[in-house]
Amino acid sequence: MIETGARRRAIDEVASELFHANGYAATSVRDIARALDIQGASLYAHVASKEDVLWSIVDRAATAFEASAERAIIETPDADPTERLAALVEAHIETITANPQHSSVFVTEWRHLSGARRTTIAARRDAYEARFRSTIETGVSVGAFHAMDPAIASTFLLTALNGISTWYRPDGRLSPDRIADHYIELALHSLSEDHR
Amino acid sequence: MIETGARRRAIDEVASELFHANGYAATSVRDIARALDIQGASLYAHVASKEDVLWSIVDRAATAFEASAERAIIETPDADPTERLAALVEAHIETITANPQHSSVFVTEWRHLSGARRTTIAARRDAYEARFRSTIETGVSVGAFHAMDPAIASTFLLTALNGISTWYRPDGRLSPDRIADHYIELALHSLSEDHR
DNA sequence: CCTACCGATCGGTAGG
DNA sequence: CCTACCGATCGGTAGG
Repeated sequence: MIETGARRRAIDEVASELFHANGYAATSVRDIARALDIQGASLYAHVASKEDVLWSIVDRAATAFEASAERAIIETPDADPTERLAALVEAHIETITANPQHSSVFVTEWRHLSGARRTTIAARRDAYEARFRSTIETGVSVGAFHAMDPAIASTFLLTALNGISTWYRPDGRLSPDRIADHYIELALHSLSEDHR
Repeated sequence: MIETGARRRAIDEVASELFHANGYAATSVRDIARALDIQGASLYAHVASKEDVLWSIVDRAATAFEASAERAIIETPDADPTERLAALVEAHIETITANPQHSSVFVTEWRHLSGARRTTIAARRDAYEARFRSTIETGVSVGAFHAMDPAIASTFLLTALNGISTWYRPDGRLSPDRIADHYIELALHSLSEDHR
């Protein structure tokens, strides 16, 4: 049974901020507790372990990425590869900017998970990347994108996109929409056979 | 006085492998010592602190990136923006693949430095990125690259390039040269006004 | 480079 | 959610 009370959610919020700022390993259980104005040991009334906190953040972020990619695909049912890729890039950036802390923890701290959790997340990341890769493959085969290695191209693209979670600030120069505009243009240019 | 003996270099080598694999904060001084078959306390015959080990790795990696970019620029004295950017991308990828452990520690663990060291590295990273950014700016102004935000474009590009340090394996499918070929093509396509 | 040791802090438990 | 506490481990020092 996963606790879902307000306090449990607050733990994820402050923990994701601390993990984002300093990393999972450099954040102690007492750091999290202090941010909530409770004792370190009191945290264990809500969670079974420090790793459980990481897991709930990573699992939730993974679900957010999956759901928004799913939505993007459903909402563009007969899109060509160019439109489909633009929709995936836009969805990815929306997810990141909607919650950069959760996203950056998902992107950079999941390796601190152990055992089955780590394996599961690795598989879900692969499946997520496969959506980008197969869209690129299709685009290459129909001549919308130039000849390239789709695995390399999707890695190139996704690492650039994920980088946003590390530098994005809500009070920064560019709004999420403007960032998405620029990144979609760069992404499509990088792949397209012959633009305009 | 910085010690530069063989043992000191061996410390950096095993430490960069461990920091690369598990992160700085999750690596203990005794982990490093164990990999060298010595006692934890014996490490302090060679280094003054754990952070000094991180610093020497990060400082050396930063110098390697700076030197290879410098070399790329000197070797292409009258390059146009497209050629200059290709040279910078190639140099960056060469530096990463020549030593992915050092590079990934530089890219992902520098935030664990404290005080002046952290400030210095942040400034050196900014100066390094400025080379990419100003090359892009020039390219836009002479019409070689399409209209874009050069700051966003250089961030897009450098995060994609730095990502290589996290996934590259010497025994992987693609050689450093092939990776560089693909990335240069993707990078130039993403920026160019009108290719071929 | 070793043994012996330091105080501080770690994640976590017991019992209320 | 608290107090009190656990063994393990942390980075680091002293003295050889």
